[in-house]
Amino acid sequence: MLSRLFSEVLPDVQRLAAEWVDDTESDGGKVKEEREPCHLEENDLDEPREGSSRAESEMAGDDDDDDDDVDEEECGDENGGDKPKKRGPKKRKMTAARVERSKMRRVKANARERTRMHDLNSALDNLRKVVPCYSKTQKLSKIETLRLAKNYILALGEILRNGKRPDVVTYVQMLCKGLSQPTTNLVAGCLQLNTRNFLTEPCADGARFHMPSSPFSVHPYSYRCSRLSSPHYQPGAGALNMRAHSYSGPGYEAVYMPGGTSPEYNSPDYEGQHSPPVCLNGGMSGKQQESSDTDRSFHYSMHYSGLTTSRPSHSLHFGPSGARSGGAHSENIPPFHDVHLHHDRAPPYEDLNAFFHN
DNA sequence: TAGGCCATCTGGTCCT
DNA sequence: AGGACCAGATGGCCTA
Repeated sequence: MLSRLFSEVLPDVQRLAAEWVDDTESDGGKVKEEREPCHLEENDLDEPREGSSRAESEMAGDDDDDDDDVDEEECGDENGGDKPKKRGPKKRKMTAARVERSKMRRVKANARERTRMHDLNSALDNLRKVVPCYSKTQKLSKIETLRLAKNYILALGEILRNGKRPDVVTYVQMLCKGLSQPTTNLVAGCLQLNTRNFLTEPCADGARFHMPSSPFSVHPYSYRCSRLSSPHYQPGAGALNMRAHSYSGPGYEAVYMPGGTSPEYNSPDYEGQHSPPVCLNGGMSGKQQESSDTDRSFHYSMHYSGLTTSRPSHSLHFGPSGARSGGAHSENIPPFHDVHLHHDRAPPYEDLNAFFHN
């Protein structure tokens, strides 16, 4: 089984990784073309900021042409008295021409640095598109993108090693390890939403849900929309807690409580500061709120209806706070219309899935 | 208003 | 020498 796994899946994963690298590289070139040159005029031709004068004086050691000879003579003559001669490169007087050249060098260096950072950001954007949760409007921060990418790679590696599908909870835990609360909310929401799409079509046995485009199995947990008005944070009770406990308005909570048996998920790898908990609909940036109510209603009807099952031992609460047990309140829909798993981009999921469902 | 995130500038260091 | 890379500083924008 494992050999089959590696023979069938690994080439696809490698191919996708190579494609992504190619994308990144080609995009980097494109960015260079598309980059507007306006910054150059705006910034570089401005008066130099603080430090520029220092830069000019320090860079005065640069040599080149015409007026340099005169400057060196001047420096040497200053030591005519009993003062010890200074060693090292002689300080050269800043002539107007030299200042101009120094400025030009700085301008060019600034432009290169901008280009470099734009390329880096472009690569990060490409990375955002291939990690499990991608949103056009709610971009993961740079650091969170890198963390999620790392977790994603580790998770895929784990799947390949084990040769079996993890359950969705394990998968979410792997992905969200070390992520900040808002990102955890977002990723868990994405995954949960994706799960729900397939949960609407129960299997024949009624006990196990299939996820045609996900590499993990789904426990016959209870998936329900419920009003989560009471405090859900239960320290020590064992929870991957994606609750937005500080948010008082209409919002969502994604709370996983795996039977209260596992230790509390506490993001041990998260080195940075923890952002305040954020709800999945209202807590994110205003960009998310660009979505229309129509869109929200549509997605609500697509993803949040008819999802109630009966087993409460493990529950993934991911419902609008205004709806208990699956009640529909379109005003509380998280704007997931632009948040999606990247399955439609033929991610490794697809290939893995082909294996897992064979 | 504080904190997070980001873009940009800048100077230092290393490499080719 | 010039470019790439890096890290610090700074200021703007946004959100809670």
